[in-house]
Parts: sequence; structure tokens; C-alpha cells
Amino acid sequence: MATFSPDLSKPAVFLFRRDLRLKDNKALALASMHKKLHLVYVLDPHREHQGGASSWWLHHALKALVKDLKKNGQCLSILVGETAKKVKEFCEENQVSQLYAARGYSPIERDQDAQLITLGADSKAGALQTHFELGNYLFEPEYACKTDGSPYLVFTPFWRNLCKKGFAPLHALDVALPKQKGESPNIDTLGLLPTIGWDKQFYECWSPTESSALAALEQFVQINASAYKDQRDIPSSPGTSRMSPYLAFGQVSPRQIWIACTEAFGPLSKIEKKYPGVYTYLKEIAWREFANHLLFFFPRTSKEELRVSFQKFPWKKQNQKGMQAKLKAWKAGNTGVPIVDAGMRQLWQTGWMHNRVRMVVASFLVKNLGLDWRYGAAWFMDTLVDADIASNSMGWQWAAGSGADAAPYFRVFNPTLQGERFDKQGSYVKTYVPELSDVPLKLLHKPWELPPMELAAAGGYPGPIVSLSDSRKQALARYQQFKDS
DNA sequence: TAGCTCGTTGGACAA
DNA sequence: TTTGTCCAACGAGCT
Repeated sequence: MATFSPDLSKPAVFLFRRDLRLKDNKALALASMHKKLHLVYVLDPHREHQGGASSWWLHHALKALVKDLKKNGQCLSILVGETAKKVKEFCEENQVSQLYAARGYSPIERDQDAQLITLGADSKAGALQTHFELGNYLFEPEYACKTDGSPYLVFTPFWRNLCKKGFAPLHALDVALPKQKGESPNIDTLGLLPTIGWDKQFYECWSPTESSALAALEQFVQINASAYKDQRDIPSSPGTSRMSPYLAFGQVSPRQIWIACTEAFGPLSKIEKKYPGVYTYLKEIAWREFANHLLFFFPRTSKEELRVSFQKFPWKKQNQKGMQAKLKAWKAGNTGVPIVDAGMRQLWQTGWMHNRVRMVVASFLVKNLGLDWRYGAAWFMDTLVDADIASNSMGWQWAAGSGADAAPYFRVFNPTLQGERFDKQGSYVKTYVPELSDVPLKLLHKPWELPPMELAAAGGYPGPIVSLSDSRKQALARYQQFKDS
């Protein structure tokens, strides 16, 4: 294996990707050993996370990064265009021969990595050496494979393998950035913010900075982690960590999360025995690794069904009769099914949806409405601040039944029961569907059973766009027929 | 290799 | 109201 021994007297470039943080950033720490360092971000028009909500987050994350860099006497160069091409041009202009970055794992990021290596070798300024470090994960996706080197398709054995192999996560080298003259560009000119006032409520919900990520993590570990196992299913409860957007943009590393938990509660073996909440949470962090593992080995699954047989499944398309209107009602939170509408409106208003409700709205779209899971996946990618191609593809395919560890076809979530079970007091529904505030709790999750007069009083809340029981039966029949064909 | 066990998140129905 | 059983078979993963 070649020894890593760059000439530190020569200038280097560090390329920020989805690791917009200064702490625990190994590639940045290594790059910082160079006497002269350029920090670069490329706004690539082909990036996977270019939805409206992601762009909003990116805008503020970049602003925060620029501010933090300024305190360190550094500046950020922002290039707009295709990653490899822009980086190559920048390196040539600045006579840089060393490039550091976190490795990318999604199909688009892997293309970028390959191009960086190829174009770098062909640079006018002499060969550009590229140093990729572990991206924003605990492990490289190849780390936890089966003994024959093939990838896992089921989470539990994947998790067991991880636990057996074990790992001792260490903080990366401290980052001490060399000073650099210059001014960062004005982020406002990048056009990342929405032109309509749709993001108004985002400001009340989120603070997309690295320091807020760490503060939120500390608060979660101290207050909510130990009760996570039960509280995480209650959408009105602040029982989840809300780390997902920070993880998606790398403002926190999963290693920082892991270490925060093990420092507070002890090693994993102790956590497993004594703190089921924390154990469940750390398993969720491992689910994120599993999603990366799957997308890495099956890159087509952001667009196609993992299970090849499902590629022939008769998903309904939006150009079929009545389907456009149903998809629109789902997106707008006007399906007439309270927990579904509350979830979709939470998503629209805050850029985020509680995980329990994500499963319910996904099951509703894919099973009750019979629509293609890709419509849902695309909408989530556009509207979630934590949009992540790996987790999103895995999650939707789980709901559709076409993915790894997928829900069995006869598992159709009943939104009424889910509401009654996990939103017992109705506070989640009432928050996002205020028309139903005065509906008695008994019928809150099934307002179609209200007497007509009382229903009319509920501010024009629509009747359900499908009958839950009929559409369930039809879904079961579709899956049954597909299986037999 | 053959055989065995098991699979993140559920619902309906009967007793 | 609560609890148990079935839904359905299949293929991943392990021994």
C-alpha cells in the first residue's frame, strides 16, 4: 500500500461536500497540515440534494460555514458548475497539486470522484493528487460485507456483523486551519432560497449551523435519548433527535453522535443491557449506514426497484384517470385522512416529518392510492430538509414492498389506527389540521363518521379521497395478483 | 451443501 | 378491553 506523504509545503485544496463542518472532519484535518490551503465548495447543478428544502438548508449552512471560517481567518471559494471540471480549473489557476475531500457514495458523487481522479491525472498544472477520506458515515460501505464479500440485504445480520467486528471510533485530528487572505462570496447571490414565502416557518424550526447541531445533540443525549425507544413513535413528542438534516449536510458526524452516546451511557454492551432507548437510537444510526451500504452496492435503487421482479409491478401513474388529483391531494395534505394530512402539512410547513408518520403517508400513497413509490420519493427529496438519497430510496422501497427487508405485501398501515395509537390525544393532528380542532377525540382520526352538521362545521375539511377499507382490499388484490402472475 | 430459522415499525378477527 | 392467531410464502443468512 502506498504511503501517504504529500509535500506539505505545496498548496492544497479541500473540497467541502456534504461535510459542512470544521470539527471531526478527517479530510479537512489532513488538508490543514499544508502551509497553504484553499477551501472550496462547488454548487453542482447535478447534485442529488437540490430540492427546495435542501437548498434552503444549504444556503444557511454555507452562510454559517463562511462565518465560522471568517473567525478562523479563512475564506471559502464557491464555484458553480460541474464538480470535477470546476475543481480542475481552480487547481490549475492556483497551481495546486493536492486535493482533499470526503469520499462520495451516491451514484452522482461517485461519478464526481471518478472524474476528479481522471481529470486530475490530466491536469495542465501537473498531476493533481486526490486524497479521499471516509465520508459522513461510521464505516465505508464495504466494511460490513458477508464473508464472501457480497453485500447484506437484511438489516439484522448487517447489524450483528457490525457489532461482531466492532470498532473504536476515534475523533479525527483537531482541525487547525492555516490562515488565508480573501473574502468569501455572498451566499445570497447563489439563488438557493425559494422565491415564494414557503420557508417562513422553517426559521422557527431550524438553525442550520454546526454549533446548533452540537447543541441539539447534547440536549438529545441529556434529555431524550434514554426514553427514545417509546417516545420516538409519538409524533407530537420531541422524543426524536432531529439530527437528520445536520447529518445530511455533514454538520455533525455520526461518529460525534456515537461518541456522545457512549461517553454518556457507556460502551455498546452496557447500553444494550441498561439503556434500550439509547440502543435503539444507535441502531437507527446503523440503519443510516445500511442505507448507504445498499445504495453503494445497488446504485440503481434510487430509481429502480431493488427486487427485480417488482420492476413489473403495476404502479398507478399520474396520467391515469383521477390519479393526478389524488397525488396533488396527497402532496397538499388534503386527502381527508387526518394523520396523513397532518404529516404532509408538517412536511410542507417545516421541511421535516416525524418518522412514524413518514411510514403512514408512504403506505397511504403506495398502497391505498396505488401510486408509484417514485412520486413519493421525489416529493420527499424536494421538500425534506434532511433529504438523503440513500435513506429515502431505502425507506420508500420498504414501504412499497420492493426493497430490502421490505414490509410484507399484506401490511397496509391503517391511518385511523395509527392515529389512535400514536396520537392518542390528537395534538399532532390538531396542530397541523386546525380545521379539526373541535372534533371530539373519539372521531378525530375518522372524521368521516361525524354527523353531517358537525362535519360541515370542520371548516370544509374534505372527505377521504379513497375508502380506507376498499383501497386496502384492492391493494391486497393487486399484490396477490402480481405475486401469482 | 442442505436444512433450518428468521425477518424494524401491522391489521383483522375471534375468543 | 385484551390477547392470540393468522395473514403467506420466500429468500437471506447462518451453521
